[in-house]
Amino acid sequence: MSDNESKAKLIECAKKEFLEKGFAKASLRKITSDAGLTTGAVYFFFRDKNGLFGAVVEEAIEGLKKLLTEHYADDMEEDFSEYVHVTGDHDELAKKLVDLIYDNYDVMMILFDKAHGSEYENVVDSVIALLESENLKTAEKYAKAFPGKRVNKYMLHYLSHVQVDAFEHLLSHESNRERALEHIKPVMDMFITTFMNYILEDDEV
Amino acid sequence: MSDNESKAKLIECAKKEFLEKGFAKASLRKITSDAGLTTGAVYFFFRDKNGLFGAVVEEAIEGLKKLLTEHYADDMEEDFSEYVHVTGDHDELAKKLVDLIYDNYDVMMILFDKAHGSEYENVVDSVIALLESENLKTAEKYAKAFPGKRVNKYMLHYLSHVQVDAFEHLLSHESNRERALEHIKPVMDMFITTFMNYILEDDEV
Amino acid sequence: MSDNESKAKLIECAKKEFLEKGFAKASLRKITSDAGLTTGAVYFFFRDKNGLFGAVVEEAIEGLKKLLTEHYADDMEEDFSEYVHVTGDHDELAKKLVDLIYDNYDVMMILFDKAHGSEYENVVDSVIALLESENLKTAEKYAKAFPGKRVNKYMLHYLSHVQVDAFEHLLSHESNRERALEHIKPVMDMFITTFMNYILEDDEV
Amino acid sequence: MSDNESKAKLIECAKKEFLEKGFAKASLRKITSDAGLTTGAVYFFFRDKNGLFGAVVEEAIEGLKKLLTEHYADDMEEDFSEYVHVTGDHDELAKKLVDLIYDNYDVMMILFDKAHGSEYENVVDSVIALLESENLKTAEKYAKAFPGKRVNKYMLHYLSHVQVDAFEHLLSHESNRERALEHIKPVMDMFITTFMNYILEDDEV
DNA sequence: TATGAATGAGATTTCATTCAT
DNA sequence: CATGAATGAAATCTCATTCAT
Repeated sequence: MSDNESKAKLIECAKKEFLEKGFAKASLRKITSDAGLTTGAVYFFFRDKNGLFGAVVEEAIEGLKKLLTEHYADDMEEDFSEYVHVTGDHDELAKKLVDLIYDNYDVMMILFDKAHGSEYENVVDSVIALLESENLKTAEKYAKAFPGKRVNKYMLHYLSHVQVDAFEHLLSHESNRERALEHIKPVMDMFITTFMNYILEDDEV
Repeated sequence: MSDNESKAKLIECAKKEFLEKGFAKASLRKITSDAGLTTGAVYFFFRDKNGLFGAVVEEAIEGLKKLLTEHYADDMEEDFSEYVHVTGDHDELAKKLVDLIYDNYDVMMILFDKAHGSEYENVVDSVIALLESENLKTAEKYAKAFPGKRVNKYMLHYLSHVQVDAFEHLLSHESNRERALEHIKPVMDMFITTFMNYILEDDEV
Repeated sequence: MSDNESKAKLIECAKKEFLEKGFAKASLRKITSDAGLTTGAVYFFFRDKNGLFGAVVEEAIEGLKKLLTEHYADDMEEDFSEYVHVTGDHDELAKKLVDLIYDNYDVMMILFDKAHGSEYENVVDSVIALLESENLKTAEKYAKAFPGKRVNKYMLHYLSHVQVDAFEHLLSHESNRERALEHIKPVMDMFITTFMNYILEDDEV
Repeated sequence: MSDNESKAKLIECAKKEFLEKGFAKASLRKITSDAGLTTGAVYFFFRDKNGLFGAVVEEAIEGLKKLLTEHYADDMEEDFSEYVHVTGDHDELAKKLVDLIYDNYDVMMILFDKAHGSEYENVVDSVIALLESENLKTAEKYAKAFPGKRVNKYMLHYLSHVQVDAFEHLLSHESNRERALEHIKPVMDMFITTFMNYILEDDEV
């Protein structure tokens, strides 16, 4: 069997098993025997169970991080004074994210809910953190227009969390990409409206 | 050692272990030896590992379900025509829920995040389902006032989910009950506003 | 099977296997199946492979350390000015040691040569160190009688090493306890003579 | 890469690994990857793991055996009647041995302590045996001068053992060749004296 | 002159569970 | 009321070795 064939088959079978059982409960025996190989093969092609998980998951993570960092890098050069603009931005991001996520449907499902015990169990948290830091920038610019108000840090974190949850929820409840896009638009809209209305609190002790 | 003493100690130590490791990774050996007993004791007092988990968790679940069903039973007798009333209702429910949840802090943490692999891994989903069915009733009453509109089922499910997530997030980010109550109020407010604004969609194909 | 029976059989079979293969290469599978049990039994009765090794070995180590510390504690109260006395002392110690060692023949063989990889791999070194520190005391008293001389530290360590090697050699070349005692006496005598003649060096830089 | 280059690198990396982990625990993967090759290469250049070990070790063994056999061959033609001569002889041998051993420091360390499990695990024993047979010749000549005395075979073996141990001890406790030579001289002197004093026993049953 | 793929047998360890007492 | 002994199945991982290319 050629290099790519076995390795690819291993990754494919691993994806299936991780999706079904989660990282911790996934069985290397099952994965390798499904692939027509023996457990040792995993240790030839990958470092170990975590290495295999990485092979399943890494490309999609890179894609996601690249999309987000590039998006927010562009943002920095834009003008945030207009509400409408921000909305458009989010719509565009939403589409890109839905595309990315549905292009990597299984992997994203795994990352959202099946990575417990692996070296990647905090990926979702790190995405939330990334979003939170970007949302903080926006919120602080926004706060300048409202003297006597300041950013509500709990709400900031919660809303960033909700933003990510929205995609997790989308993924696990709507397998169709087109319908997903229809669903996510009002949710993003809702998020922005809510952000505007609730991100600031009175500036008191 | 009397019946109750050993049983109670077992439940107490199990709670600690489940919270730390989650159901699947929790070790009965650890639990029983922490309790000054041996593994066999679990099988005397309970059915098996799942039975022990149930003993840790069941009372709080009952409390939660009772609170919710009673709350919604009361609701049914009330008049939903006024927005303000609904808001007050939710504030009251929020307080009751925060109290219940923080009275059972550890167990709720376990149910939210550590039940994977147990027979109770879908408890949170069933709570969401309960909420969703109640929210549907409200939404349908609300829809009657807007001809040409119908309930957006995806949004209904999503918002019910968010409602539950809000408490999960609260629990894992705010250990202080008073601050928790302060945090949850704007969130509930936000939920209702969002519900009003986004739960209906145009009645077309 | 009663407690002691299985545990004792496990220890007995482990002793045989460790003696044959050494700690690292010894197979728990072999040990347990020889004992008519399964590998899990080791983990019930002992902590792990090292724990099993400890159970095989610990008693003899304690005996050895006790013998040595008690012997040297007695020494401290005695008068070291006479050569002959010291010799007698060593003869007596030699006999006690031979007895102890031949009472625990297999275990001592294991400790001397088969403990590599275990938590006890340095036991022999620690015995040498104990001896060295006692020999140093003797050597320094001895040095006082020879102005311009000092203790040769390399020789001190080497001779302490040789002292222990003597017993290791004895054990692996003479299985008969009586003949062993006959062999060890001239060796001990030789050790003392050599000690007297070579432990001091000229006190120069 | 040319034949010799790869082969030499393999031997070099193997030396390092054997020294660190010992034969049994040494990993061919580690060795070959350190050498920039793959495991298969070992089986191309050498028979197997033991063959590789041999390549690391054989030259030094040959050197040692050659040195010893040549030394003792010369001896045979000399006159042993004078004590002083013998001493000088040993001093000269000591220097040659120290040179040889420190020229092959790593390999000798491996042979002394890391060959367990390999086909060469008895090399040290065979050196001892060689020495013992030579010492026996000397001892028997010596015995002729003392009617009623005979060679103490146990002592003969033990002293031959000690002779080799001396070099092992030297190697592992003194990395500096010059200091090593200083240390070994009194030890060799001690050995000869001891030999003279203890190699004979009374000729009775 | 090597590589790269893969095996297969082994290792230790963990664990829920059972059951006679 | 609970123990203590033991199982059996599974887990991950390591490794020397083979062999077609």
